[in-house]
Formats: sequence, structure tokens, C-alpha cells
Amino acid sequence: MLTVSEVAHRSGFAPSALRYYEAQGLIEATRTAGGQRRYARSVLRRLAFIRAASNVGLALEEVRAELARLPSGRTPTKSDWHRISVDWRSRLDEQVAALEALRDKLDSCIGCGCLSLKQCAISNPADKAADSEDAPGAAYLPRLLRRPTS
Amino acid sequence: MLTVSEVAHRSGFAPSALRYYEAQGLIEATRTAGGQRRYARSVLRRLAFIRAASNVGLALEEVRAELARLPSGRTPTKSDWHRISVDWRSRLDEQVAALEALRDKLDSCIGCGCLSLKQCAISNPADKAADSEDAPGAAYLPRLLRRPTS
DNA sequence: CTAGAACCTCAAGTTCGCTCGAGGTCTGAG
DNA sequence: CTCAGACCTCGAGCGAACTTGAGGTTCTAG
Repeated sequence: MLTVSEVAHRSGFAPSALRYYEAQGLIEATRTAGGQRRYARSVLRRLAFIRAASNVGLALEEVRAELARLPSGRTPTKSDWHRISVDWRSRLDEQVAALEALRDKLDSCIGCGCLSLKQCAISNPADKAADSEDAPGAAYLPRLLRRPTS
Repeated sequence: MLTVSEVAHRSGFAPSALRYYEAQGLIEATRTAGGQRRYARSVLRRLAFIRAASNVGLALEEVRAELARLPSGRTPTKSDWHRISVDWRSRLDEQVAALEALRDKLDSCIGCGCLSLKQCAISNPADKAADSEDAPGAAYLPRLLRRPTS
């Protein structure tokens, strides 16, 4: 059984983060007679998953959902992992595409030196899109950097 | 002179956001005798700039800095705009590269079905990097999605 | 046995970019 | 002149993901 500081060191998460994840139901720990946390070694894999997921841009809430879908107890099989990998891959692909689109818009703006409200795709706000609640496409990309298309 | 609701509608920002930006020193407004805001038309361009910048991932603080560097009063020249565009472009390039690296790591993980702490680049935390304060490279990419390299 | 490092809980604070609400004022078409 | 609707200020709140602090307990090497 691993102590908090061991897990913290080996996972790279701060102790406070471990407590937080536990409170959020992402990981669990047994307790000593005195009430201190002791972690099973498997928590390290779980934490690795959490880190990977958040690198991919998942919110903790979503991570929790994914963790819940992994058959609890057993190590994920290749196909579990494959399914997840495919999901994440497409999420990343979308983000890359969105960024590239934004970058290319930027390039087109260099030519015109614009930023004028109507002409410049990169800064054009909801003029056209706000009317039709479902935006036309990825004409301009609001806040994609912070949170994926969701 | 434009009213709050005109500017809000034409810029796509909520009135509360306009007040917030003013409080942050990003835009300014004159006042009527009765104390209501009236905006010069130039505020629209400024707001377009703000939106573009935040699409590119700049924090408001950084936007403020960039706005301050634009010669106040006159419309940015082509070279002003070019300088900014180059900066932003490289910022976006970095983000795209980071995401692609992450995606490719993900692909390599499909093969190994790992996520084990030591082996999997996508989830490997600070083990090696935390020791040398300056991380080795972009081996794994923490939180790049939320906030650029800063 | 003892000291001191590690741990505990719970509440509150942090950052970012705004939004909301209460309670009151201004503007301008009719 | 009236009155609906737009606007004002100021303080509080949100949501994400944690961190920090206070005040107290447990663990373990020596």
C-alpha cells in the first residue's frame, strides 16, 4: 500500500490534487486505523489515465465518466483501450483542424490588413451566426482553444 | 456615437462584457450628461481585435498589452498588423504542433495498450522532467490545450 | 518513548472572464 | 409630459481545477 506522498511523487500530482480527485470520485483509497490514506498500486495507472485524458482536453467530469465505463477492477483490455484511443484521436483531430483553420484565416488577413468587423473571418462575431442558432460551420472559432467542440 | 446596445449587437459582445472590458482598460467610452456610455465607432475595430486575440488564445491581460503597443489613435498600419500576425501565427503553429505530437503519441499507445506510468509518453508525468526544472522538450504536453506555452 | 515529518478535515481562497441581480436613473418617441 | 425600455453602479456569483491555511492527529525512525 502506497502513502499519499509516494503516490504524489510517482504520479506527479500534488497531494491536494489526490484528495480532490478522491472527493470527486475519480480514485479511491483505503484508510489506516488512524485514518490516513493508503493507495493500491493500481491507482497509479488510474492517475496516468487521468493525466492523459486531461492532456487530451477532457474535463474531469468526462474523465469520471470514462473511468466509470472501464470495467472496474480489471485492467483495460486492448479493445477497451482501442475504443478510447479512437475517441481521443478524433477529438484531437478536430482540435488540430480548428486551429489550422484559424491560422489560415489569419494568413488571409495578412493580405488585407483588415480586422474589420464584416470582412475578417477571424474576428467576425455572431452577426450571421447568432441569427441561426446553429452556427453555419467553423467560419470563426470561438474559444475552441479552451474547450473542445462539445 | 453608439449606444451600449448598438455596440453589443454589432460586436457580438454582451453589454456586461463591454463594461468589463472598459473596467479592464481595454476599451473606453465617453458619457452623456446623464452618465450613459457612448462609444466611438473605432471601438468596434478594437473589439474585433479583442475577439481575434482571444480566439488565438491570448489572455485579456496580453490583449491589453498588445492594444497598448498599437499606436493609440491611429489605425494600425500594414506593418503593425503584420508584426502581430506573425506573432499569432507562430503561436498557433506551436499549438498545432503540440496537439499533433500528442495525437501521434496516442497512436503509438494504441499499439502498446499501455498507459503505464513509465512507458507511455502521453501520460508520463514529471518523473524525469520535474527534476530538471526546465523540462527536456515536448515529450508529453501538460495542459497545452487550456493555455499556450506561456 | 519521543520528536518531527507526514497526515487529517473543512472551509475558504485563487484565477479567468465574464454574468446576474437589486435598486435606482436616463432617454426619447408619442 | 409620460412612460417604457435602456442604462447605471456595485457587489456577488459561477465553474473549473485545484491550492492554502488553520488547527489538530498519526506514524515511524532512533
